[in-house]
Amino acid sequence: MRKPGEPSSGKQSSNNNAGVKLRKGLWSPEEDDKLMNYMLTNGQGCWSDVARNAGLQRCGKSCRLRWINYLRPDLKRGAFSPQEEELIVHLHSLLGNRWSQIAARLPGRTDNEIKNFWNSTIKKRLKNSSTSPNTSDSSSEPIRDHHVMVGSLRSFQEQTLMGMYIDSSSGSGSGSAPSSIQQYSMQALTSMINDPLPMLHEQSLNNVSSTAGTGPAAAGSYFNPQPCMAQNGMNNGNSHVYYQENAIFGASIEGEGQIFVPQLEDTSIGRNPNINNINNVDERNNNNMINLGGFGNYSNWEGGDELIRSVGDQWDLEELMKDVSSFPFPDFQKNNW
DNA sequence: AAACCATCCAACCGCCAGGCA
DNA sequence: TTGCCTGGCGGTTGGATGGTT
Repeated sequence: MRKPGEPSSGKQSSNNNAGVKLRKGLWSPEEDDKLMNYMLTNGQGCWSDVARNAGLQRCGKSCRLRWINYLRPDLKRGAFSPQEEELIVHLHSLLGNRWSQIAARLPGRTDNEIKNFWNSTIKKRLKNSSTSPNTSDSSSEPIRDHHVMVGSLRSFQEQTLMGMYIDSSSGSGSGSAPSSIQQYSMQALTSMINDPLPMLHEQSLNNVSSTAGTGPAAAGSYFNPQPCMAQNGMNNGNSHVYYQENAIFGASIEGEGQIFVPQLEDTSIGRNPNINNINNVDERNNNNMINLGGFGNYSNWEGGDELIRSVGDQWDLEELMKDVSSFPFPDFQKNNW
């Protein structure tokens, strides 16, 4: 571990405007106290000002990082719970290495923490499992370790767009996959893109191991078959996606479910910690309820590639995914993980 | 007890985007 | 329009720590 005040490399940065040598390396308790006291008293301003006014010989960037990753009062300490772990795996399967987006949905956790956790624990697990026999072809073998399975799922575009089909006309679940992009309405796809994160519902979190059926217990934690949108969801009647859980989790459960999309934690830092404005809900996204289903065996669905190409031609999915930060995240803080 | 090894995780680095003059 | 500054993000580093030999 780096020693307090020592540079991590040969380079020693200097203050850009005062000519004062800036400290690097681990933070001392005294520095922590200064920063903590300043932030609690004044809240966040310009981080450069924070560093200066708090009497810290640190760059603003360093102060920001220290506050976010260590000093912030609402940080949760300790090991990740199995539920959190599942959530991370699931979100990573959707978002990739967008750690800040993932962290925004894990109250009290930082992107750095999640990133470290992923790189140490989960990645290792995935690696170990990928080298074992019978797991090389995820599309042909039932996957027993849902962590491995979810983590090895394809990108958001593939797993979400390829795996979904949308009945945009009736709002009821027909069962056949579309043959072309024409069967996807713009509205439905937009809803899906605006709201691509099926999330753990509190109830399903508490029932991870009690999922009825023959599939892995984790199946129920991601796709709770019970309606769970009542508290915040409104079916707009236009966007319905149906899922077949066995395609995702190796379970035999099949049905129509509703996806719960938690509200994002407001990760804006530096505001006065006494001010709680965490529950910023984007009303627009609350109006998008997607029934997930018919993920089906998308590896055999020839329309999938066409869909991806078509969507890619029309919309910049990466651009749209930037809006992930506005996803709703209701009652998430109530979960006492 | 000592050496070695693997893992963890705090912190840094570089890049990028947005705001502003 | 351009350049600078700042905040934010993801990738990476390397010292500390704990386990094993």
